[in-house]
Amino acid sequence: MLKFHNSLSNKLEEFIPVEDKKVKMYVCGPTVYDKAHLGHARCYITWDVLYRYLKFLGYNTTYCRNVTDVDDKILKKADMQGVSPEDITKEFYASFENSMKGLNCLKPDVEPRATKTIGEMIAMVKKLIDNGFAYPVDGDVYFEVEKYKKYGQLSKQPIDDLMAGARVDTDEKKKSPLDFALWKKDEKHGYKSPWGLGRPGWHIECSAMSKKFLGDSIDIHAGGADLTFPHHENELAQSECANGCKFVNYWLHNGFVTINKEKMSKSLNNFLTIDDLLKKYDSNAIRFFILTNHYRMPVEFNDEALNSAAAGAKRLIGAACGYNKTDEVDEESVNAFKLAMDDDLNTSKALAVLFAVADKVKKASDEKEARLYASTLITLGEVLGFDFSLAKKEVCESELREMILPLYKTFEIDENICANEAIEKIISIRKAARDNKDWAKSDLIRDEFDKCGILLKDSKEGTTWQVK
RNA sequence: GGCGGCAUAGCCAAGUGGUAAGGCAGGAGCCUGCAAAGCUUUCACCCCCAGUUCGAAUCUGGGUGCCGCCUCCA
Repeated sequence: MLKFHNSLSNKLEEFIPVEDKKVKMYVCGPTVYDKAHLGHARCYITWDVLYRYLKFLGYNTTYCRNVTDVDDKILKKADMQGVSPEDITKEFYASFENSMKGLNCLKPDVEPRATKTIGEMIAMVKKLIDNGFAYPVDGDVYFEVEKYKKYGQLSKQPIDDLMAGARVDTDEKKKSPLDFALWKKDEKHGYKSPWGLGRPGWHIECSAMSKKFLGDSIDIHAGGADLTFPHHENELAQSECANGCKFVNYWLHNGFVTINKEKMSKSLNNFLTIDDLLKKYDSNAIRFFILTNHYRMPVEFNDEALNSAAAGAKRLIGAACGYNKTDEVDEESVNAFKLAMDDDLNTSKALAVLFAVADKVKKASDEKEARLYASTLITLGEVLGFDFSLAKKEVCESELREMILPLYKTFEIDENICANEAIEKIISIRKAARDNKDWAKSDLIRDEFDKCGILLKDSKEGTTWQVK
């Protein structure tokens, strides 16, 4: 039985979708004004795994992840650099997409852009005014928190406490300091609206995009724990007051990545970008690192942890090397995997199941059995988003040739011979040396390969090689 | 101040009442000319104190330490 920890009830709940076998999930996407970092990686890997798992279970899943491309930070950056907001969002959306691809995250079914959903946002704000939950002032429109008695239900913040703790707001236009902007006056970058030129508040963007692409009531709304308040609290208030029905059944929140025990974030300027990490580690290593922890727990980043994850991932993925995915899987392993994942996505336990399967591949009594377990390993590993093609680390001819170019000269190999053959040829030269017990020469050749990024593996059956 | 979370081996981490999954590193061994890779094997009584119980890492109370949210943030 699939269960999730619902932030709304703060309890583990059985997952029952609104429509049988159909799931609508929404994840708060990036504000595209800067490069994505490891914290984002954690969030999007976590929900990518949820998406993959729901599909694996046979749910017809619609995954919607927005792109926030109207925002103060974007405008500020654009103004500072003297370029248009579109220049900024175009650059960083491309960068984000690239990072997601690098992490082997599946593309969501829908990736709406805030700028393309302005009409729906205006309609929603209008509706909130009509329903008596919002009021316009001087080109702005605010949501009146007092009017919605359940406000604070998600973040578990009693309204009175919020009120008491609220900062003294210099904005005299608001009726209460807790009221938040649905629409902000903006004569420079604004859009036409019934209240004059302006732009939407951040919260209404998600409410409107979720409504437009998934409907008034959805199954899952997920995001980083820092979005719980005020973002999700406000979305919840707006959507329920505008639509008059339950907005989200399951609210899921992932924990943070910390570095030196502090939350990794742009404002603390202690972040590592996904791009930079991918230069040093492959996507499997990063995923393994993220997935060894339960998604709601904090993850402390350090190089040792990531190196250890890289070693683990390499061994796990490597166990399926040389095998393919088939339709046949070991049901017992699949059930153990499901048992782990059903329990609020216990990926740590799921990884232990994968290691057990990897072990069975090695200990299989015959080829057929090995194939079955390897196929199981790949099937389940892919549910966690591992990329098994990385096990072989295949490089194309031209790339390989480029790598071993120095060896052609050293060993006087004919330039017309392809890289694979050239390698085999050099290995046979080495074998001859080894047969003659010329260990110095043998070791020299091994070192030459090593310098070119090629690892030689000696065994009883002979010498094989692989790209490091 | 309000709200929420965490504390398990050298490191990462699962486990929420029945005697500690898994990964990394380390040790030992196999293999090897030597290595590397691979394989086999080994490695903890769970922050402290008190309580409940036949039995607690797991429940209750009290400490101590750490983190997050309450402002933009995944």
